[in-house]
Amino acid sequence: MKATIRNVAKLAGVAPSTVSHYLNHTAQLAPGTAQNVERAIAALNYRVNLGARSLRLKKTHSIGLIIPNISTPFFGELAAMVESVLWDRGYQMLLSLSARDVNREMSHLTNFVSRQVDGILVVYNQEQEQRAQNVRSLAVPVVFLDRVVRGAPSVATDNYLGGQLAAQHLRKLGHRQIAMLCGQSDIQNVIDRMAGFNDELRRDGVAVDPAHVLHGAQDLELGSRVSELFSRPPSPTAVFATNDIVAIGAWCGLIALGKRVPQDVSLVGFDDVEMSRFLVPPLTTVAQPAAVIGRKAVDLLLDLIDRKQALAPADGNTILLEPTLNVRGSTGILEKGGDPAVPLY
Amino acid sequence: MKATIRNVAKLAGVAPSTVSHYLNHTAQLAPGTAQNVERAIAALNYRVNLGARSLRLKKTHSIGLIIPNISTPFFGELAAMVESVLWDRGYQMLLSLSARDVNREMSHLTNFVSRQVDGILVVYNQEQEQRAQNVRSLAVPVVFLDRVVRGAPSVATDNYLGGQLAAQHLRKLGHRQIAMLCGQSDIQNVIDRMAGFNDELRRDGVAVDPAHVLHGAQDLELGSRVSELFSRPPSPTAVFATNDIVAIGAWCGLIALGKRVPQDVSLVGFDDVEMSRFLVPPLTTVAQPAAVIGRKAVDLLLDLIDRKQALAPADGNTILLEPTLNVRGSTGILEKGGDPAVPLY
DNA sequence: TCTGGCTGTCGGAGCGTTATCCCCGTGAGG
DNA sequence: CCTCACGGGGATAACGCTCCGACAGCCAGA
Repeated sequence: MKATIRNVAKLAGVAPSTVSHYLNHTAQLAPGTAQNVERAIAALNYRVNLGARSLRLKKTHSIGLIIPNISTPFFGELAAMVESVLWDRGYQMLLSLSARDVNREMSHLTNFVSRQVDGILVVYNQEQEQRAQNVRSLAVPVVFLDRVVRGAPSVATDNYLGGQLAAQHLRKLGHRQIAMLCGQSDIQNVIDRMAGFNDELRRDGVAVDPAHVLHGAQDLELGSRVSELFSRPPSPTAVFATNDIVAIGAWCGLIALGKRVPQDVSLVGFDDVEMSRFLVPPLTTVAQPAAVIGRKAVDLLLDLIDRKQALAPADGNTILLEPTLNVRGSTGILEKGGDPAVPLY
Repeated sequence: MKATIRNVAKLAGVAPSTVSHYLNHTAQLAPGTAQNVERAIAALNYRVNLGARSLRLKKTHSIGLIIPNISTPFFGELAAMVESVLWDRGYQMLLSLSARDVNREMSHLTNFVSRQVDGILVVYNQEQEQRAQNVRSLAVPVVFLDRVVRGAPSVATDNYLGGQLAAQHLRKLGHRQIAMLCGQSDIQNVIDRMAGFNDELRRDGVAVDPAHVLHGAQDLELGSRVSELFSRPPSPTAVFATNDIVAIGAWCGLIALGKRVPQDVSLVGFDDVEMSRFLVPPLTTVAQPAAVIGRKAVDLLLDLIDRKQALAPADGNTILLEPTLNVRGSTGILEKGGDPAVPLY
């Protein structure tokens, strides 16, 4: 006998609606009746069919998450927190990876809509202009992660501020010859980090030599190219990587070059992935609160869902979280070759 | 007007079943009719409700994946491959994290069943005895990942062989004082790696000094405790870590101690995470083919689903994949202090 | 004793699909 | 001119669940 609510009812000698009431605590049953229902449920090993329930209730208790990939620690941490918070609040996470492919992303989006998810969280790659537009036509609440989208709910790090923090720190240590390793510098986030960094340096009259700027993917390989920076003088005394993975790659590259960190070269990363703390010396890095972003985004999304005000683009819907600078051992006071006029910190 | 198949039909002046036929290519429509339907679909921005379809078809085209966490690179890679293959074959991945908590795991399992997933992939933490039993009662095809479960379909690495490979390599290089860093040594996988390693050494008459064995979690912290191994002689000349993260931690720890890799100490890891290649020197490690595991597991599961032979515990259902040893720079020939009687490789 | 409200339970409609069966019209073949 | 096959399209019954309204039976208060 198949485990449906109707069969449970039959076995317990009651109506299906009574079983439903029992399951949902939506009515008080007489003790005897309740026992019969319990027994029938156990006998059939019955579990409610959430698909059918969803169809009736127009609510699936599922949320779609789209991220570019899962191996970048930042996204991994984000996804983990999203899953955890969703589960605590009774939702299932559907995970899809976009691989930074806009078409794939769009397919996932419409697929989610077809699956009747209650809401969508997305780290979007679409061009700025089209974002809000495309998504509004989905008629499902959407919250953007790790991206700022005007007129749409989004939760992100203040990357510009993060860049500023890194710059302030290096300047205070007396560095003037500073290099940048820019991973994925076509992405707005990275652009903001670079802008914050450059603007802050410029405020002190320091400019980054264009020859000291390397572009590439957000991977260890870009970092290992740090050697190129030392091929001809003046060599940089500090390196800012827009991403911890790149910074770790740079760290490996510097060691391979025989450079000491931080005596010869100071190194600052961005993200604060777990491994940063375990380098020797540990990496100074701008901490991006992935877990907080995940938590806040879920809170915001579930809020929108509950209040059905999903598509109202209230300005308060954009949450910008402040990164913090975690100063560790990879940065130090400039020892020699620095401008003597600059007071050391 | 709400975007349902009925409304589309009304707008196109046909019956709902005709629209259904159109959508599923299950019947040929007259060109004019087809156009009308197309137009109506576009006008209403209609997308089929997969929930309703699933209810009718008893097939959700969704698969549940349960892994302990997402930040361990191995699991991340696994999940990424699973998502990718599933998506290619028209399935959606539901991801849940167990945090190695058996209860949480069981909840996720029953939740998946309630959601009518077509199949489940799980990296299981349940005790060996209960595994097959518990899961069989779910009445849904289940494939175990990264674990060998007797009498149930599973896809895993041959961890014992992996341990052997590491041992063979170190022996050939002449090492006799060998330490082990055992992350999460209560897990069968790790037990197998240690067993393979020890057995292979013993075959050559070498035994690991119990004082040279450290246990802990699978994290960088355990690795950094490598310093404890050098507190009193004899010091090990080689270290085997049952996991790359631990190995990387050990690498950091060794550098902090002033030990050179591989001149003073050789180091072997397990997993071959991306970062291994970027250490200086790069890490010799046993590669566990996470991507292959993911792909094979999905293939196996979808196969079971299609053939409805899900619960037949055919022995051929266990797939054991061979790991490979990637020899890189972190291991070298024993230079001094080794047993001179041993021919160097 | 009658009324009215409360408690426990039931029947049925409907959520949005699709599969099955049926029907109508057309054109070819006898 | 009749038959029959076939192609295009419709009506209907589920799929498993929940909500709504209804209806007995019961007890308290008048």
